[in-house]
Amino acid sequence: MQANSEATGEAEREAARTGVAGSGTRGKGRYHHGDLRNALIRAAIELAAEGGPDAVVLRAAARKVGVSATAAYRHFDGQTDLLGAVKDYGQQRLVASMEDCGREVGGQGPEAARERMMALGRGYIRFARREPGLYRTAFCHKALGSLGITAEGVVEDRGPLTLEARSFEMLTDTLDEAVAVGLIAPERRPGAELSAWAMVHGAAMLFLDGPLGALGEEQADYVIERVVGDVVAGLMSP
Amino acid sequence: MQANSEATGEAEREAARTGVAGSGTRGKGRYHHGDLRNALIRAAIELAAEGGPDAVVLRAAARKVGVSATAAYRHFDGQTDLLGAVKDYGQQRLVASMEDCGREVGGQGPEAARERMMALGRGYIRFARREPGLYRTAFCHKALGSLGITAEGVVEDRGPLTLEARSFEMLTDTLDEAVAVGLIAPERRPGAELSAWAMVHGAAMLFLDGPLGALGEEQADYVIERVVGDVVAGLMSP
DNA sequence: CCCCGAAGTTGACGGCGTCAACATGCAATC
DNA sequence: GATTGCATGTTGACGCCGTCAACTTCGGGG
Repeated sequence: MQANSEATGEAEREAARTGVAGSGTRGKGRYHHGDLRNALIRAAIELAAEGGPDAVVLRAAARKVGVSATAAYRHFDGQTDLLGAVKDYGQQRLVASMEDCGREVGGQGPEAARERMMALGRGYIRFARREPGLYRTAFCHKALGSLGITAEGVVEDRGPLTLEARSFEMLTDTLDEAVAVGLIAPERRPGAELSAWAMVHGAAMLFLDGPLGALGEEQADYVIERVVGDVVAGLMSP
Repeated sequence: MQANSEATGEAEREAARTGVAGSGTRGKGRYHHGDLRNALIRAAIELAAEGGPDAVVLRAAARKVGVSATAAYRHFDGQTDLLGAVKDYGQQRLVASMEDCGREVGGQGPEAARERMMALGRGYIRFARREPGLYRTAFCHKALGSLGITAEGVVEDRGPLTLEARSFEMLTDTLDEAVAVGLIAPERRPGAELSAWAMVHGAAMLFLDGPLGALGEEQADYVIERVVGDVVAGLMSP
């Protein structure tokens, strides 16, 4: 595996040398990589996917790319910053998974709205199950994401919209629709996203760390339906 | 702070020397501590309480106690094992918090059962809010607890009952009561603990890492009532 | 009384994040 | 087209971490 790592590094470096790298600019020389930032992020994503946030080791990522450890400091503030980039990627993938599941259900009316809520939860939990390392990294509390928040105030904002907010927004939109269509009583609307979010996030944790980890795809889907169904039922109740 | 650490270490060691330590045996000599295992656990608990599972650093715990780092290996398999001990402690405290809140509500009948479920959720989330470091450590997925589970089979079982199971048991008991008393329909019972557990765990995470972190005690309590109320409502629905 | 094994120590190794000082080479300037 | 400047990488070092091997100390059972 060490050999494997090194091989990957050499391959990456060779790609840079010959200018074959997908998103490399024109780097044919061997000293300058050409697209080191993205290469490091890709390597870090692999590490995170395999071992979660704790596996995102700066030196390991540099090794994978075939570059010295300190080279990373030209593109990141440090390990935390690199981890933050992976976090952003994970949240992006989570949003994509939710969108994939949400797209499958069309139509309008109460039943469609209910189905859309179920689909969102399904997409969320499925991503957590399929990419546990990335999911954990996406919700790693160290590691500032694109929106860095410290004790007081925003530190930096790299993207047009916080990714964390993006998935949350999908949820609020669907809840709004559920109210508009008469599925959820308006007086039950405020705070509803908290319950829904807590439920899916908690369920995901039960799958990753808790007693649900050993379940197969089929049983897992049943549990997901049950859990998401419960929270929807709770929101619908008088 | 380094000086502080050292001072604490010296104090601890002095206590051992003079035999004043609370649970120390008869260790008046300076070479043998007398109760190092528990002293290390206490130190590690402090670290966890202040900085979460990542702060449980073996060398730091040893330093606090005033002992060489490798001394810990006479009492623990390694850092993971020490972390596991803290994890057990955290789960114990969680159970205590749930019991405290649960004890406050007496009586029988549907309303009492509902109140008891609410109380359990309150105790859970309150503990997470009051002791975020310990809570995170209690649910840290690395760190084998008293019941160590690896790929296949149980590794060791130090306690009479898994602590993780203990808090889970409180929940199932309360749900059983809710069914017996007619609050929850029997056909809705199987799997209900999953929804309840997921909801409180997810809510706790929203408080610790998510957008609910900045809330004051009063607003937090409101959110807790809302969230726990939603899951109970979901379980009660036809 | 002795001595043996449990409990702690020192020293070392490799890996980590990070900093300072140095090397390289692309690109804009004259 | 040669010169030079600055972004980009490299080497070496520091202090921290977890862990192992070998040595030292001590207290209780023959």
